[in-house]
Amino acid sequence: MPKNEYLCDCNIVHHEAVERSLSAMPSDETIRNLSEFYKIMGDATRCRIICAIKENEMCVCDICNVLSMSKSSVSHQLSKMRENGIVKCRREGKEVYYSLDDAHVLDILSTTITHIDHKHKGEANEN
Amino acid sequence: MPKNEYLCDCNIVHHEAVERSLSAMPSDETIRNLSEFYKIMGDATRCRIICAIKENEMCVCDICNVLSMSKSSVSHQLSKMRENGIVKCRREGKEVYYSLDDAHVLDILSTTITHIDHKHKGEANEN
DNA sequence: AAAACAGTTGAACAATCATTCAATCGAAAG
DNA sequence: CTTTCGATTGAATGATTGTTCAACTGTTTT
Repeated sequence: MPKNEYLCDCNIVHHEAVERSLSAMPSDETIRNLSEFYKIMGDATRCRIICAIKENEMCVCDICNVLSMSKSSVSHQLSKMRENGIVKCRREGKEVYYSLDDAHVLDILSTTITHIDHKHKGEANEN
Repeated sequence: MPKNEYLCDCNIVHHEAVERSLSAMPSDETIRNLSEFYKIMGDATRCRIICAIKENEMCVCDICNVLSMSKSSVSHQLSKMRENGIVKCRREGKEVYYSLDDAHVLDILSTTITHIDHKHKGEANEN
């Protein structure tokens, strides 16, 4: 009998826990979409862009001035977020206006901010 | 690298929009905590670990077997998540059991999975 | 004591990534 | 048509990061 039926460098300690965890594990596609979404959100510049346009659409130059960053850098990040369905854009003359692609993004953002603030506020009084 | 006093490399197009956006922008600390949280979540291995232990605590060897990964790699990621207050651990004999540090992590995760699934529903094959 | 086991850690390597620079595109104005 | 301005894009670069390897700590067992 092999060390165990899975591929790793150690023995299974609790078979039941492993089986239960495996059967509850989301699909590879869900994990991929999930981590990809968080990865895009996991950058201060992109978070600031999202916060900048979360209420009203903005053109690229205005976003640059809000963040004090170059057009090129902001445009690269906007492009990445657009590819991942986080923002959408609309051209009007020479300007391109960006806004959140989906209300869900703002929903997740707000939820996270609430929890983050709560967590860091509570740290001072715990332990 | 030039440390800048300039705002950005382009003109403000809409002063009103820029001012409104600036006044609604979260603090640097909030942005930092926010992007840091998403950055930690933004990795497939760490998402899988979180999903593995989200219901019940697990020891490192069991997590390795669920993910089919080495102890070293899993331990490195667990360490990083522990530093960022996403998981906590408890030693019992030779084994160390990991679980989510806070219920809010699971809350955000569930919300995001719901939105992700909803967003990707209907998109058949994209490879 | 020594061996065995669960887990951690630091260095090294490859891969990924954000920003800069320069060139380019698209639309409007001269 | 040419210029100007907002915006995009590709290459280059420096920084960050995930995994592997090897050595290590702490605990239990023999």
